[in-house]
Amino acid sequence: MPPSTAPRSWKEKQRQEREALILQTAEEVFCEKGYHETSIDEIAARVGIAKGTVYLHFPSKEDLLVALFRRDTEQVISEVEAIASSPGCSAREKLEAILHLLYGELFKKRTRLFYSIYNSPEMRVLLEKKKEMGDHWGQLTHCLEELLAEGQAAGEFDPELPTSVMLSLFLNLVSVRGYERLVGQEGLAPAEVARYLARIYFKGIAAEHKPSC
Amino acid sequence: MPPSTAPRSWKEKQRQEREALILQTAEEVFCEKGYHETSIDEIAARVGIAKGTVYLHFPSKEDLLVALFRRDTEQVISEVEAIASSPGCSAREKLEAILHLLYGELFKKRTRLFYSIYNSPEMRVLLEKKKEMGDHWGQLTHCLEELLAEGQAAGEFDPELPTSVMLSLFLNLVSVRGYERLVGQEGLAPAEVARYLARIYFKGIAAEHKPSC
Amino acid sequence: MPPSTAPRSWKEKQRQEREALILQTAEEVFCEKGYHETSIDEIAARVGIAKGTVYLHFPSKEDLLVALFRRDTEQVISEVEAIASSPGCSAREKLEAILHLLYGELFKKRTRLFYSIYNSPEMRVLLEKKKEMGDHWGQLTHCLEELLAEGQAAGEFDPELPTSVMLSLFLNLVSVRGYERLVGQEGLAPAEVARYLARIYFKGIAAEHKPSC
Amino acid sequence: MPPSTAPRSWKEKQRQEREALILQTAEEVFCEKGYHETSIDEIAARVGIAKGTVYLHFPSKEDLLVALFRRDTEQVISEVEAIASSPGCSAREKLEAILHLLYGELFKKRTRLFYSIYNSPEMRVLLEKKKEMGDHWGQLTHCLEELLAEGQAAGEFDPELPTSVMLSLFLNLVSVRGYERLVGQEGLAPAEVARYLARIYFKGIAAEHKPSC
DNA sequence: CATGAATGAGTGTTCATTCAT
DNA sequence: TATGAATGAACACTCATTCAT
Repeated sequence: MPPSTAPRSWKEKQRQEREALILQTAEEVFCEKGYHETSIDEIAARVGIAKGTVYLHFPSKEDLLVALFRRDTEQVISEVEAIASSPGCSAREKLEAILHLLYGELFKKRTRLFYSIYNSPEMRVLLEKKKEMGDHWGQLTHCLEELLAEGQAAGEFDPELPTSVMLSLFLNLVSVRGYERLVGQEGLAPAEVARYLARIYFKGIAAEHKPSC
Repeated sequence: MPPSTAPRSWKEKQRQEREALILQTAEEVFCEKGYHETSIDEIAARVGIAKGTVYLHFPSKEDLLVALFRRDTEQVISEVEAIASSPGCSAREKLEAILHLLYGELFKKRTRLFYSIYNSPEMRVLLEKKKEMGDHWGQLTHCLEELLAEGQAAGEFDPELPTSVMLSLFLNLVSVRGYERLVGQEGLAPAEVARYLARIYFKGIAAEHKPSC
Repeated sequence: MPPSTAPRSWKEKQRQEREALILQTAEEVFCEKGYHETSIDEIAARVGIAKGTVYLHFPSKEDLLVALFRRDTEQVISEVEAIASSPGCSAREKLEAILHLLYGELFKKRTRLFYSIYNSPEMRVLLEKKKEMGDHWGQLTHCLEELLAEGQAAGEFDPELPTSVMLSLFLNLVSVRGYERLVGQEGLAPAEVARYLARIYFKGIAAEHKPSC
Repeated sequence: MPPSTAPRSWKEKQRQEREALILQTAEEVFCEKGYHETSIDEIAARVGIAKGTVYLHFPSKEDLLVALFRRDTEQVISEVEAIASSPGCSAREKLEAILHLLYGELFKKRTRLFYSIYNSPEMRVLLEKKKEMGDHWGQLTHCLEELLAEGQAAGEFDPELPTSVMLSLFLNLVSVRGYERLVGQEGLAPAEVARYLARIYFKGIAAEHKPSC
């Protein structure tokens, strides 16, 4: 019975749970209404806490967004890197797995805001202040770029295509708009959509004359 | 000599020119700073008119955005429809022309905000209030969808791919993020990027054994 | 009938009157409640305008205080310098006139806040941000110091006393606390108090054995 | 061996020491930053206790200030009264001793805030709520006033001067502003300044033709 | 008793919108 | 019609105070 660690860890646990709850709620409201249309008051109200409590966890609304971005990016990056470093798979297989990851269950939950951020000039302004966010994102794109280059080197992908173009298009395979249209309105399954997109994309970037033949 | 129409039409012309100028300026500022970070004051100042004058043309900031959206959509739609109805071209050729249109010069000027709008939850909220905007956009997508279906029917495109998926990806070929990265940072020419994207896309959606062999 | 200058000057006049009114009111409330206990809301309410209107004239609460300080300091300085440069008077006569000025009618109106500012650590913090304010004050003290030195040189004042000590005490002859006690509570006339203070002060700093005798 | 009083008195001692420490610290911070710019958090942090603990000793921030005021006033009053009742000294000698007391070491530590309080409207508002404080101060001024009257009666001081004016000026000999300027910036020794001030003051209020004549 | 997380009223500031001139 | 001063609702953020642990 450690009298000092137990309470501390309990308090700490409480604290972290609350922080996660704030983040989760903030993400929901940000996604629903957008960053500027969301007030700290509303986030607090939805969590069921007082406004001031939010500020015990995040020093400003902006930092709340940054924390959210970090949480999601780290989550995604670690999963993506796990896939990227899995042995015995071709670059294409890895990228396809990543696409499914991004488009699949995860998407619904964590990447909506995340994608919106980079597409919106609203956010660019904010992001320029917080260099770290750009760095995180850079980590992800760097990882993808290497896979693409690897695939080109291995003769899987068309070597004439600039890697940056392939990367850009790969990132655009996933989009909030597309998701909502295809999954939300048309009723397609995320995995199905991902499969189609992969099919088009990888066929599109495939090397001209596959090895033999 | 209609003493009332002549001056009225001159006044009217002045009025329309001013309105166009406001729209143009608003678009620039919105693109630079985002909708919420832009104040009516700044738009008016850049145009060189008083804040109140903006309200003589647009009843609210929101309506200014809607008008902007309409202007751009109509512009794009008319150009796209012109291409779509040009005779003697295959669906692929038409779509490729449209892609170049979207990615080319036009993009820099008119479609930045426009694309951001649909990717950002910030804007979705605003736009849901104005049903008409969805209609405009629907007109465009419908037009593209028909071209894609036409291509499938003609055996140009893989008939197994859902048209909606092809459409979604086609729309995603163009993105602000991608444009900035490839054209702005990497220094590629817009037309070059568009060519690469078209190459990947159309190869990706091509029918399996085209000619018959 | 100048159609362009008249309206401008009228507007401008309105504006300046309003600004003066805000300053006046702010001074009253600051004096009554102190800087921190005063809200912009209250100032606006007392003036009878909306809160936002205050911000059309002063960019922040702090700047409102600075403007107030400037207004009063400039007023005082110009009057003090007028006295200091009046010909044919001894240093003592000039300083005595200044003392009467500070203690007299002016005091009631303009210098209350002003004196409080320098005595309060609350304000020191603010003042450090706005160097200009210190400069203004320095102008005043410099002027007084010269008069004191002049008096010493002329054999009017005890040359053994450090000028800085004489200056410091001269400034302390006037005090909010003293004013309130003597004039407010005891019912003495300001001019009478000033006369007594001058009598004590100038006798206290007088040169030991005046010339002859 | 009273098992309840002994630990209680020990606890009580602890408690009082802590209370004194809080007061001391509060005074320092109040002097540095001013009352409003100081947060309970900072005081607690400097003492090394939790914020809530401060509230076990003082029911509010305001009461903390009042307690501080009381502590300092009582301290000063007791010392001043000790001087005032010391036998065999003239009124002037006593007042001179008091002046040195106020200006000397003590000043640096205990009277800064104390003087600011009466000069600042910020504080007047607060202190008017606590009548007792005025009483304390009244005790001190009463004591000084008696010494001045005593000196007048003894023929030391000019009998034509209103005692209240002499009192007011005596209180103003000491000032935060003056102290900082003369001791802090000019580098004069506090005792030296006090000597100069005494010299001026007592010469200024001296009876016309003292001993002989 | 001591703690410090939680509270929520209060405040400075912004800015879309209105309207008298 | 064009103006821009005036408005006031909205919001981020602070901090004295409370209270469950």
